[in-house]
Amino acid sequence: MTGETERREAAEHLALTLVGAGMQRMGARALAAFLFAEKDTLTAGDLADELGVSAGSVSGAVKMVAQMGLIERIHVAGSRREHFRMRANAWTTLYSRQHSVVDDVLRAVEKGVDAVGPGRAHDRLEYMRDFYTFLLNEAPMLVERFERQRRGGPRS
Amino acid sequence: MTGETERREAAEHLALTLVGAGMQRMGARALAAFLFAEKDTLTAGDLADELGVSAGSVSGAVKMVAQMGLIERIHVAGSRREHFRMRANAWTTLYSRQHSVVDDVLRAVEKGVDAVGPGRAHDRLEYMRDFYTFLLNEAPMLVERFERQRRGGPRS
DNA sequence: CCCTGTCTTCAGAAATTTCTGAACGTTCGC
DNA sequence: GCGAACGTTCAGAAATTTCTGAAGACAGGG
Repeated sequence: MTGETERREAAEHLALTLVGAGMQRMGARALAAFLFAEKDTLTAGDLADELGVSAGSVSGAVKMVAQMGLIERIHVAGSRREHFRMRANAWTTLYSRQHSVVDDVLRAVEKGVDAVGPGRAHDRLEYMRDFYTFLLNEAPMLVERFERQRRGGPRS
Repeated sequence: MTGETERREAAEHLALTLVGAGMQRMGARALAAFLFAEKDTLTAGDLADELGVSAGSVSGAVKMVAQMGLIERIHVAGSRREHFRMRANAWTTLYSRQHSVVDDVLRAVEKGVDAVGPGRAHDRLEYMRDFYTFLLNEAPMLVERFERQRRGGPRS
């Protein structure tokens, strides 16, 4: 149940799904490559081989994914190659990141609340503001709860 | 503090932010138009005027936003025009919808867990699966909590 | 029934995003 | 230092998304 082909298909499928969730295509493919790799670290060359793309594309993808905090650069002394490793907290980071987008929306909404006088629009905007404020408060607690729960009782 | 220009600017800015959050441009602009409108319902013509775009664009945008469950069609008897109204629970709906994307990701991950044998990749995939499973379970509770809290004590 | 106003669809234009390949830097081994 | 291996950047090509305008469908009034 571990044909190389099947593994790659699963990786590509996950990458495509992440694209559907809003990630850039190449970044998603790179991330999936890390996720599905048996090795702990990959070089840019490994990625180019695995994904079948140019060095330039790999460079761009890695830059983005690293900037998102999902992978980290590992400088190996005495090697010209630069290694990358997926960070342990990549998924919670990704989730938090989505909530920085929520924060942007919230700011825009607050601007809207200030811009309109009393009326229906004002009420709608306040409701939206309250919901997004709520989300923004709760999200970190969610993540924390997951981590505690996982440490505490990783049964099943 | 309610110049018409200022109102439109705020609406456009919010629309742009929603685009940054992954929404289609025209859909976001339409949604913002509803949010900022003083009227309770808008017709396609109203939207075309407000946004300065063609009827075709409005049709496409409205179709998408309606399909997302954010607005609803109101058929007015004895009128050729079709009215639309923003649904009260639009924001919680939008949030839940984002979590259907999470569900897609989860499925893809599970496929991955099945596709790889024991090893690092398998461990990583399991971790990811657990986190997304957790999120998917918690999200509905979050929304429910917000709604209860708002009903219960809408102070401040 | 036809006419008119309204909405939808769709082919193609325009804009935007994404990828590549080649030129340029950088760093290590010698 | 020099040469070779890697990595990065960037202009342009390719692919994708988005918008428009025109043609057609549909409903109601006359």
